Amino acid sequence: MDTTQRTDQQRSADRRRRELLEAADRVVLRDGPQASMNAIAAEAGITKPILYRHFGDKGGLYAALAKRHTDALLDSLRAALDAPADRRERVEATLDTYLAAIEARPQVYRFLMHPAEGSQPGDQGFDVGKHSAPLLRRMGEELAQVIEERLDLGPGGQQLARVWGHGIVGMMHAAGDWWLGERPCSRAELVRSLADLLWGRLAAAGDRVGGPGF
Amino acid sequence: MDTTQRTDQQRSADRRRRELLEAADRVVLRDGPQASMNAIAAEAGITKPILYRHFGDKGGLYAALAKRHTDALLDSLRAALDAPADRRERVEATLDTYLAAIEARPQVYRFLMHPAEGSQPGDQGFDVGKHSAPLLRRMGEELAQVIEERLDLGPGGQQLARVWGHGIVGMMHAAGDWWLGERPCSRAELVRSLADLLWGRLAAAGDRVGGPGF
DNA sequence: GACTGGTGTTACCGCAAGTAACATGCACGT
DNA sequence: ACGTGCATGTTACTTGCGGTAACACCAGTC
Repeated sequence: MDTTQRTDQQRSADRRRRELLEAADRVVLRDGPQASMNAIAAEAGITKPILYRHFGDKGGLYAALAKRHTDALLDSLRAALDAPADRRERVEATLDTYLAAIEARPQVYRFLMHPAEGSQPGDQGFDVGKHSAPLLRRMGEELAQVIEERLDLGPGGQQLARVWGHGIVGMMHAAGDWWLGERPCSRAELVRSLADLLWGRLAAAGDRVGGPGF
Repeated sequence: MDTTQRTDQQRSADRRRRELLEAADRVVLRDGPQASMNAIAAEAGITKPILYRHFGDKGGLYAALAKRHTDALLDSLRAALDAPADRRERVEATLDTYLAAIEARPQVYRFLMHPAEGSQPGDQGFDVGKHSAPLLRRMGEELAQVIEERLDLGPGGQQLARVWGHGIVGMMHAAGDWWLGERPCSRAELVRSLADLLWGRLAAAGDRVGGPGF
């Protein structure tokens, strides 16, 4: 009855939506995570209510915007994870891919790492947990899956893989965040140091003379 | 001339300040990180401007409040880190201390993990980097110091220790955050899994049959 | 008794999220 | 041609929060 018509409408709506997202992207890239809805609307050449019609609320826009970048980043990470090389090289390539991404577009990265800060006024029940950005969670889950698929971890391996997935992602994130702020070394050195950590150098290191050891 | 007087005033001011912080603490514990200045003032039985006189702005209150809890947590962590046991046990004790803390008071923990979200209106230059909560940074720095003091890491050891400090803290944080939300296992299991990761089991694990390995 | 300094108040500003109500253009069925 | 839907767009508003100005009270001091 109206399939073609609705398809037309939906297509135009989708196009509009993508345009709005690109405008939002530009603003976020310029203003960081505190980009206001007004600013985004202005950048898109329209006014606020249209944004709200398309995305519901700021969280919706955030989610849509985040999904784009998160998907893109995850694709890059998957590529690094699937490269034909030995395990250590793949780990280093994955770390380097992530760090290169946050280095290239720190504003976007900063935006992604913030959850929906101001919850709704009526939000009485606070969700305990779930403080992390969705990006971190998704990366953790994906990495966990890769680990579990490819490594033989014995009994309880699935759970171990999930812990490791989230743990490694958190390590990568925190180290990258700190590195981005202080730039204490080159990216390659950072990658090497983190891989060394994952490779057990912490456990293998000798005690310092006179000290009790760590 | 006015030393005693000023001391008196300062003492009373400090007492007020502590009372206000305790009130703020209660509100944060109840409402989470989005506790409003109004709510805190109401809980303290006063009105907003007094809070602003004592703490400058919301960031100041946040910082003061965060410092209390951060100091307390860091004390616990130092104690675990200094326990008379071997390295592995100390690492596990430290992880467990942190996880127990966030498990016991998730609201406070959530509050601590959020940086000053809404920057000032006039804040044009966004600080790239420095997205992490001060708590994470401080834990990372302290752990780095402990590692560097106690472990013999050879040349470049100081930098390596800093990377590891922040990396390990990030691992702990992200895994803890995820665990707090999903509760997929007991705290002890989580601690063991993370320690295993740090102990190089990722590098040592065998490839899965038929797979390319990780 | 006037002066000072800290504590407290009410009433306001500015800004951003989110909403209502109204206007406009375009495809349809009759 | 013409009203009917419907998406798109607007202006103008409400609400709530961070932050501030201006005024009131109440010690102790010269």
